[in-house]
Amino acid sequence: MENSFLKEFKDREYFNQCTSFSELDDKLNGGKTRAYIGFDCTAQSLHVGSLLQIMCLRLLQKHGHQPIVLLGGGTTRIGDPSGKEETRKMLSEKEIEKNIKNIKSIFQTFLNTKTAKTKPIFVNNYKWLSKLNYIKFLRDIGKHFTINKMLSFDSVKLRLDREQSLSYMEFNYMILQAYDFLELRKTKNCVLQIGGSDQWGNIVNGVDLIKRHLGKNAYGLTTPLITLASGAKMGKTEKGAIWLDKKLLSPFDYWQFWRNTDDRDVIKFLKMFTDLEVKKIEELSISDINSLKILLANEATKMLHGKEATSKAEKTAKNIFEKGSVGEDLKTIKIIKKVLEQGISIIDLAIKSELFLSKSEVRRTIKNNGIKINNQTIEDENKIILISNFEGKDYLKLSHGKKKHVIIKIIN
RNA sequence: GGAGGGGUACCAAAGCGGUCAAAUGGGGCGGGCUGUAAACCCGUUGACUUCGGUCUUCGAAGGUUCGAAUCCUUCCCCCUCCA
Repeated sequence: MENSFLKEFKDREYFNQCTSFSELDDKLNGGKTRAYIGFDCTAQSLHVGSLLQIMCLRLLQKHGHQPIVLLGGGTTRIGDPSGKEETRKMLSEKEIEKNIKNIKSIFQTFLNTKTAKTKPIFVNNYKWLSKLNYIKFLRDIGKHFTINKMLSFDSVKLRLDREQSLSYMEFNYMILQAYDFLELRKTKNCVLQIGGSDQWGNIVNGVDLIKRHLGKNAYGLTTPLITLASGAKMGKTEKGAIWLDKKLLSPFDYWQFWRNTDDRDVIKFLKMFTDLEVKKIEELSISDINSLKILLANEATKMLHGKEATSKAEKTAKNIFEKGSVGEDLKTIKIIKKVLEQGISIIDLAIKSELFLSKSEVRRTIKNNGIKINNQTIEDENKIILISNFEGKDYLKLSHGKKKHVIIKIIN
C-alpha cells in the first residue's frame, strides 16, 4: 500500500526521483520517520525558490513525520558548486550567523512547532563540520569516495567541461553534504534526505556513504525543478527576489506575486503551494482563472503572513485594480505641509516615493505616459505639485505604471 | 615555462583614433491591446540639466595626441594551443 505521505507528495507534483521508492514506502508506513532538507545560508533570507522544499517539510509533518531543518552554517562557508557557474563570494562568519538566525524564523510560520512529536529539529552543520580532523576524515570518510566517480557528477562535470575553474574547496562540498547525512543518520536517526533535483548527486552520495560506513539504509527523494510557463526559473524576478520575509517583501507584494501567476501555472501552484486538497483543486473550474489566481494568492499569503495581512492585501488589490482607488497596504510616504505650500516638483516627489531610481528615469517615464497622480497622467515633467492637487484630502496616489503605487500623505 | 586570443553597459555581442553615451539581440521599464494573464505592436533603456548642454563610463594605472573604447607602457584577470 502506498504511503499517505508519498501519495500526496506525488499528487502535489513534488515528486521527481527516489533512491528506492518501495523501501522508503515501507519505512514510512512503519511509523514516524525523520527526514531532512538542507538550506543554504548565503542570503539573508529564503525566497520563493526554496518554498517547495519548505512545503515538503510541512507535508511531512502533516503525515506524522518529523522534519529536520539543516541550516548549512558549515557548508555555506564552502559553497555548493551545483548549478553555479562561478565560485561564490565568501561570506564573513558574522553574516552567516545572522542569516541563519533570520532563516530559522521563516520555519516557525510554515511548520508546526507545537506538536512535540513532530516539531522540527533545527541543526547547524557547522557544529560537526568545524570539528573534523583532516587526517581522520580522509581515512574514515574520504576512502569511500573515488575521484573517478566524483568527476562524473554533473555539478563537477559541467564546471570542468566549460573549463571553468573549480576549487578544491568546492570540490569537497559533495563529500561534506554526504557527511551531513551520515551524521544525521547516526545522531538523529534521520533516514531520508529531500532536496531539489539538482541535489540528486549529493543526496545519492550521502545514501551510499551511510551504507558503506554504517551498513545501514537511508533514502533520497527529490523534487522537480520548477520552471515557469515563461521558461524562467522560479523565485527571482527582475524586480528582485520574492522573499519569504515581510521585512524584505511586503505581504501585499507577496500577494501580488501570486496574483500575477501565469495562467498556465495556476493549477500547478495551487497544488504545490497551498493546503487545499488536490481533489478539490482538480474540480475547480479554470474558466474563471482570475478567481483562481486570487485563491492562490490568498492561500499562499495566508500561510506565510497570516490571515489579517492577507485580507488586507486582497482588499488593497481590489481597491487599486478594480476601483482605481487606494488601500491601506500601500506604502505611504509622508510629506510636510510646508513643503507643499511652496510646491514640490513632480520629479522630486517621484524620487521621494522610492518608485524610481533616478531623476532621469522619472523624466523618461513621464515621456512615456507612465506616471499618474490620482489616476491622472502627468504630461509635463516640470509640473509642480501643490496642496490643491490633493483635492481636499490629506493624501494622494502616485503611480508608476499600472502596478506600482504609493500614497503621499501630508503631515504637519 | 613557451606561443597566441581576449576583458565593452543588466547579459550576450559589435566597434578598433574624431560623426561613440557606444550598433544589434536578449532582458528590464513604460504605453497600446486585454483579464493585474500570455502572445503581439510601439516607445524607452548612464547620471545631472535652466533642455543650450555638462559630467562619469569600454579590466586597472600611467602615457602619446588638439582629440582615445580604439595607439603605446606596466599591472591584474580569463581563454586556446604547446611543455
